[in-house]
Amino acid sequence: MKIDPNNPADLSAQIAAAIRDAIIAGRLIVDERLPSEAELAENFEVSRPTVREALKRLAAQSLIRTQRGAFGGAFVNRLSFEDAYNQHITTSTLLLGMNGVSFDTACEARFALERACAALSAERRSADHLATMRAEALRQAQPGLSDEAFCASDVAFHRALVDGAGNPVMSYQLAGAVEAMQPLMNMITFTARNRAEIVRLHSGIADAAEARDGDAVAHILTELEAYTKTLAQSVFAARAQASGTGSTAR
Amino acid sequence: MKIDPNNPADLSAQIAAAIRDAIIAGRLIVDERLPSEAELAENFEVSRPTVREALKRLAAQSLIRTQRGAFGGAFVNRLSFEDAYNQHITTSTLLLGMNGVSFDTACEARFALERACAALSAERRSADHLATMRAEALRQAQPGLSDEAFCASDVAFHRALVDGAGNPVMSYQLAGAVEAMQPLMNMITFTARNRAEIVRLHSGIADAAEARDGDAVAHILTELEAYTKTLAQSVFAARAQASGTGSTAR
DNA sequence: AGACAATTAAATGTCTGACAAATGAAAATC
DNA sequence: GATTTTCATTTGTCAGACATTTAATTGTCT
Repeated sequence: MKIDPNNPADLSAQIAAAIRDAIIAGRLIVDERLPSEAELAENFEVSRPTVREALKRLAAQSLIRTQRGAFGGAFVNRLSFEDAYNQHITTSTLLLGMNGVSFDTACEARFALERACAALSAERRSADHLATMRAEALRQAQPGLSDEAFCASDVAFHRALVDGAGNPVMSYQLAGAVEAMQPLMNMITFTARNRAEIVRLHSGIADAAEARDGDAVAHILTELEAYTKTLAQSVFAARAQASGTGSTAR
Repeated sequence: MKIDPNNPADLSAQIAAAIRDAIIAGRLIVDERLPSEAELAENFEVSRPTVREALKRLAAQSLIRTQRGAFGGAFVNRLSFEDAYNQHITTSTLLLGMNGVSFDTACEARFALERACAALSAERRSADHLATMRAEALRQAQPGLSDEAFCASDVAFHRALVDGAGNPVMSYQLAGAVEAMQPLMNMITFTARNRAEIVRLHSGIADAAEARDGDAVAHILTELEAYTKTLAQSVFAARAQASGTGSTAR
């Protein structure tokens, strides 16, 4: 494993890339211990701070974990679903927030992907998933709920639906689509009337899931998508009228 | 922006988290320059190497970019779709590779999500997307093609299909599902007979896309999913028989 | 012999100080 | 006015040192 000292890129970036490639290619396996920082420094012919910067880069991607003390060191990390979820959500949220993605585009993607889970979830959902959906729909109907709490409950509801498909890979992929919508959803102020309609649709989804009717779930999701878009449009229109310039939703 | 020196976590991790939160919350906006490393070190009351480790963590997630020289420094990075793609693919690939995800589970998720694009892609695909699909199907029919090249072309075909939906958010989400399958697909040796069937299905998808028939696209994707699973099953069965122990596919 | 406490070696975490290299602005020169 | 030179600023890298953590080892007592 060598690096090119004449490469204009940072040495620490090159070292991180070399180790990352080794992990992806399977040359370094899970829980395997990397050489100590001092040894790595010697092998790559760089100083220890440079090696440390490289290791921190890998740690930021959850590719390695470090342990202090004797027999400690850097170990190849088994990327857990939870770590992957969190990374995916962070990346998705920033991607939507920084690139002027329109509400409609994000919304379309999110519901299209969620409909992909509908049939599987209706077929396989456990009593537990159904109970969670019911509980969240109930919570959403309570009057005192803040907008943030309403949105959080919305996410929990849809997450239960997605998890009902019993496919962790799908849950992982959907996490980014569903959770990254939350900042956009939080921009909407929900009236009691809005909430009632959403709760109605959520209850419909729960009913369909209880009846194991995937088509019905998908159909109501389409309704929910349309309603969400309408809602957002009216909110943004009102906001644009209030302040002549500078709409934040493109 | 403060950190807790008594926290058992690394100082560099805390500093990175503090800056990351500021970016996500919008307190630091795109292209804004962070204070210099020396200033950050003073503000957080740590040494410069510690600050540097924190910045490298953020750079690894493409949250910042650094520039050397006068008026250089660390700048909040606009997370591009391309950067997000690549991160997502890396994470997805490792997640599948390290967690003993079964071929069937990954396959199911991938095709379910891809079917979610079918209707939109059939409706909106440009002539360009269609041409790419045709070209890749044609390439896949050529005899001399290696298994790796065949798989790469397969990815290109499906990518064109997904991109046809004209929703960059969806393309981003699907990138992880489609591309992360490649290492698993590469484990399969494709016979001429296998390839012919896949090319037939791909051509069918292109035909349906040309006719703007989303249902047909979705239907053929389901066929392709079933065929892929059958294929994988027979390959793994043969492998298990060849060597009594240690199947790599769970 | 077994349980508990002290020692110790190995490793990461952090700091200090320094120099190299890049870079754009400002000053000097033509 | 255009070009070159100078220069201050900032990141990239290095060397060496010390602090802290941790688990294996050793020592001690019952």
